[in-house]
Amino acid sequence: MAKRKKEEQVTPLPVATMEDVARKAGVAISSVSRVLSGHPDVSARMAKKVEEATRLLGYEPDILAQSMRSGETRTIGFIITDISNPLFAQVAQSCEQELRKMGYSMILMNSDGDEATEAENFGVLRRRRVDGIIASLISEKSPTVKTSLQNLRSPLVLLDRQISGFEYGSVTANHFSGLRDAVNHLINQGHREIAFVSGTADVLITRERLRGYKKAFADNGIPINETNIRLGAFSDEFAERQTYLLFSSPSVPTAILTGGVGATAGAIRALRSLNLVIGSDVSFIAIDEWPMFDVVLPQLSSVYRDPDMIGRESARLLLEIMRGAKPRKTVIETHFIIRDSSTNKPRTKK
Amino acid sequence: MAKRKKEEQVTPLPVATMEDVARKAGVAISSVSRVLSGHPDVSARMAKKVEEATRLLGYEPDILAQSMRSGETRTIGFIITDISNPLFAQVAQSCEQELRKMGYSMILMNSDGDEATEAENFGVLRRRRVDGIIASLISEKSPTVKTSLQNLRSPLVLLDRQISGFEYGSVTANHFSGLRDAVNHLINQGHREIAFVSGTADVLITRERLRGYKKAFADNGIPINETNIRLGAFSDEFAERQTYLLFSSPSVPTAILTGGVGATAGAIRALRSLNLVIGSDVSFIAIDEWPMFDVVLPQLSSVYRDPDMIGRESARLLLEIMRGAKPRKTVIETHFIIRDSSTNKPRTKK
DNA sequence: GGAAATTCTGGAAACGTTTCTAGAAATATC
DNA sequence: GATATTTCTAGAAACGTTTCCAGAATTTCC
Repeated sequence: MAKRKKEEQVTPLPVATMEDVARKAGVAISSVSRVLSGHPDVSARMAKKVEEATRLLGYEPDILAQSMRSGETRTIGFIITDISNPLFAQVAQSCEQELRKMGYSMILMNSDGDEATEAENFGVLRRRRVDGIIASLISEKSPTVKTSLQNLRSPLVLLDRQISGFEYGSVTANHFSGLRDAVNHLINQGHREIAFVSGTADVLITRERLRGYKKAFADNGIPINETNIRLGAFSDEFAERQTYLLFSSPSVPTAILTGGVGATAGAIRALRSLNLVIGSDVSFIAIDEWPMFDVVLPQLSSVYRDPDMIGRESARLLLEIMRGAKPRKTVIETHFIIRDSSTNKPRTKK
Repeated sequence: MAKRKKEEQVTPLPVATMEDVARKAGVAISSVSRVLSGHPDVSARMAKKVEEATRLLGYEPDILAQSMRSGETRTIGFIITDISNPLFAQVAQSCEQELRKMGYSMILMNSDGDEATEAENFGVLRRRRVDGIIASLISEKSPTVKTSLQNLRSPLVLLDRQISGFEYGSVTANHFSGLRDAVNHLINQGHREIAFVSGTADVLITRERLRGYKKAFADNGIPINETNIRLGAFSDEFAERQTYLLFSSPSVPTAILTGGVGATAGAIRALRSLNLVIGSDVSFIAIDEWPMFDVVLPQLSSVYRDPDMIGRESARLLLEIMRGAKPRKTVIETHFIIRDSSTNKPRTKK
């Protein structure tokens, strides 16, 4: 530490610019540009001179200057409520991977569940002139979101949202069929009082889940007990509270569906605190899985959607629109997967 | 759908530039710039004219052009093996939040565990002239990483890594003390054969864990059975395989420590497949938690580190260095937390 | 071997800012 | 009211590219 040598500390080379290359090669800047961008009007001799100088100086083009001139930043904005939600982390991962393959970089922005922050994020991306945006909006009803989308200056892909008056591509999971199948399964097992705890109805995904839930009841000619439906927030706190209330009330449901990662965790906690055993006292179906989902016991039945596919598709769709294609709506299938948590018959009230 | 009106489709306003504002206000471009950037040499009359024009045209500064001129992009690169690792997702979330507060945007790049990709990511960030980089390197030994760091052009903060010959800030969790405490606890419970499954020793975090592991044995004067140590990869596959091998061998360990989220999941799977019950057949301590960690039963003892603090600290440290401070090494404390999975006495071989 | 066609190259403008310099306008001084 | 001082404003250069245009160099043709 005391004797650290000077040479050990590497100083970065001074940055070479196109002008330096031109000077070194003894040619004009424009010629350098033509060689490097693969323009056809270039002689072999010129190409060699420029490549030599480029190599010697370790020249690298400045993406900023390129963007400035071309108007393309090769940057995509990714707006999300909270990347620490493991499902969205997976979506972001495969999305970034796909974008990177195509030469784009991803700017990640969390909205932290705050509408003002979300609006500000849209603003920053606009001022940064990103080439496109992929977003999971907090709410479709928010007054700020309309303004944000109105002032947008680049193509947009929405995840699991629907909002009228704007042009956008969308990637949506088919939660309708997933929920319908899941509830059908529960009804067939003999369940009638089926709790459904999920996030706000201000977003498409919740409404679709609800629609699936209701469809299954209707198909079976069974009336719905509306008190079993608890829609409000995607947080684990909300789900824990609502589950607790539901299962400590006189008319205890015999099964529960939880919408989203947080809801699932919250519900599990509430049931444990009530000493209700999943898979025997209560049937349980989780909507959405997360990495290491299988380490939870009993193995939870689920309505599954492939996060990698969602990420990949949203990237591809956005690039497609950026190239001039008409925005379209992609639907990702969901799959109801039966595991141990929902194979029990309904248990009568204790 | 057939009758969608034209007016419903909002067309974005044509982008106003500073020149437009200047023209509208009847002043020079430089005056506009001075007003907007809060330069003191501005008369009240001028300020009013410019602000009026700005408002009328809905002018917003172009961050690209600002960066071009100032040399600052207000962009930070975040390089990580894989954001779908829930722990890193949390780190990224709080890091982004902190950077955003200070007016910076975060470019997220996954290396996908591939050294060539990692090098390319560094290259992209360099060409994008990011103001700083936060990175979790795949390996300290990789030949490509030296080149990447050598060619760096901006301050760097490394997460849980140590590499000589370069200037960088670092945020490191004190895994040494965490592991030492955990192993001490196991030894006090009577364990002697303690498996340790974790990622490659090519990174500081693994070496520190190992050091803590060995220290506890040394402090207790107990020899180490080296076959219990399985270091190789952070993947769940690696951990599952190694755990399986360890616990199906003649000399079965009585406890296991798993380094990282993937390792924990893999080990749980292997133990289940061998019908070994965690918390009775085998004591279990997980290193690192993930969101919803508590829904796993039995509740797992853990060596915990606060991912939010790691993210926040790395952002702050980087900004500090960018402002000219000398790079320093921050250490985040870890906490050994006792839960149900490690309170049993060692069970003799069946 | 000279004119016409073709191929290649250099200069300059442009992208949208910030900042430097010089000079104009306003105010103060006598 | 003319000069000295201060305050404010306009113009231009610069950041690092790409691309248009014109002209130079080369080749083709008779």
